[in-house]
Amino acid sequence: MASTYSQADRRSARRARTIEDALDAAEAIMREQGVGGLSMSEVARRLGMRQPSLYKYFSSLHALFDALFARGLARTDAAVTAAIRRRPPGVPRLRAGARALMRWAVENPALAQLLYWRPVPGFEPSAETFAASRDQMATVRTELAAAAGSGQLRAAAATDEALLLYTVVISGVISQQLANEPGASFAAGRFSRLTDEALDMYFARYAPAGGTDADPRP
Amino acid sequence: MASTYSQADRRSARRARTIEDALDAAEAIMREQGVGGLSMSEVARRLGMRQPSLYKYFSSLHALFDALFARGLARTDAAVTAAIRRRPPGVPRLRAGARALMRWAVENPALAQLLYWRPVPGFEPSAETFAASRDQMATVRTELAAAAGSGQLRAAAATDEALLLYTVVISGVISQQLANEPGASFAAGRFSRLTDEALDMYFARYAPAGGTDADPRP
DNA sequence: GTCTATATGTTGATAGAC
DNA sequence: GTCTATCAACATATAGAC
Repeated sequence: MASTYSQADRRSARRARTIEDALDAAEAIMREQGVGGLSMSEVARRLGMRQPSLYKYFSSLHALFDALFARGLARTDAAVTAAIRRRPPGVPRLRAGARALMRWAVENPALAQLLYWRPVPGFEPSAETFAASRDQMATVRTELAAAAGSGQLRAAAATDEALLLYTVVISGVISQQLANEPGASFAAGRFSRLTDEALDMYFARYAPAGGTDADPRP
Repeated sequence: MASTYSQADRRSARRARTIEDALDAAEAIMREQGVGGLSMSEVARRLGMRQPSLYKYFSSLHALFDALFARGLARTDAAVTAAIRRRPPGVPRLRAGARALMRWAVENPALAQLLYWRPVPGFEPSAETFAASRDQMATVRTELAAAAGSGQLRAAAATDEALLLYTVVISGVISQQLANEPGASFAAGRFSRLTDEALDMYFARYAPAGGTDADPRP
């Protein structure tokens, strides 16, 4: 039975790889032609496959978008997680996470638009995909609470207002950069270069009265 | 000759009205189906007109988008101008203008997406339309300089950084509100309700050291 | 899981009669 | 300026042979 098992294994591995290839192609298409330019036909074309065959992997165009949304979430999660690893809780993690997120968005504009704007009429991420999105928000909330609890920030940082303003600042930088200078790198972009200053502005609002050195910039 | 003149007058007035009707219809379509859902066919359909006839008014789909972009600029300009009228220069105008802009964006999501995001692949506003956009930025720059010159804000407010951060904050609120709660009113939206707090955050960054009462909230 | 064939729909844009 | 007619693409999705 060993050979049967390994054959099935190879089969599913091959299938998984085809799916990844399809998502790669889809990302490229969105990068080149905008999110609205994505189509099953074009993805199939780039895979050297007939369009109906692609339906064996994605049951509809919406399903393809959902897979891309999920991929975007996983990628941002990985980028943020890697960036905050071994950093102390609170402000340092919030700062590093925000920077990582902005860099990722500038370098992956296609997926970023899918995550941060609403470019596809009628498309909403599925329930489970959306749940993952909520988890990310919960992480931010936790770090804000840690910052408030440890005195790095005022108690007001552990509120909904602070959480929402955090997302406002991040999405503001990302939106302006992607809309006005789509091609620029994170280092060169007129808006993405202001990432640290934007975060300074945000954290200053919740800085403790005393003015400690709780928020050292790297 | 009087009757000829007035006939031509009526003709051009009628033409202008048809164009306005077409733009109204286009706005409605974008509101209902997203910016990408706009098509010449659907606009013509709603006007009770055959699709080829619409080409007498707009030479292409891109031309229609450009007219919509220009309309959006004119509308925001009118909203902002009305809001800052009779307000003293500097911070009061910056605050009132930003509020008016955010309110307008929430109430006109279709045009706002066209102005603040980049939802149409391959579409860029024409040179003259884009020039109007630059004019609006120049106005903000002027008010920031006025605020810095009169001591309402620190000298740092008269820099590119301050100008860009101003747009970051505004577009951040707008983007988050439109992407996450598309239907909500300005008063009810979780993000648009934070407009004043977001502006507080911004102006605090450029507040003079002394801490004057130069930034009274309405 | 791949293919061919096909149904069915949409679009942008042009030609030319009236 | 309006219409009919039409072209040429393009799309999503399904049926069914192999």
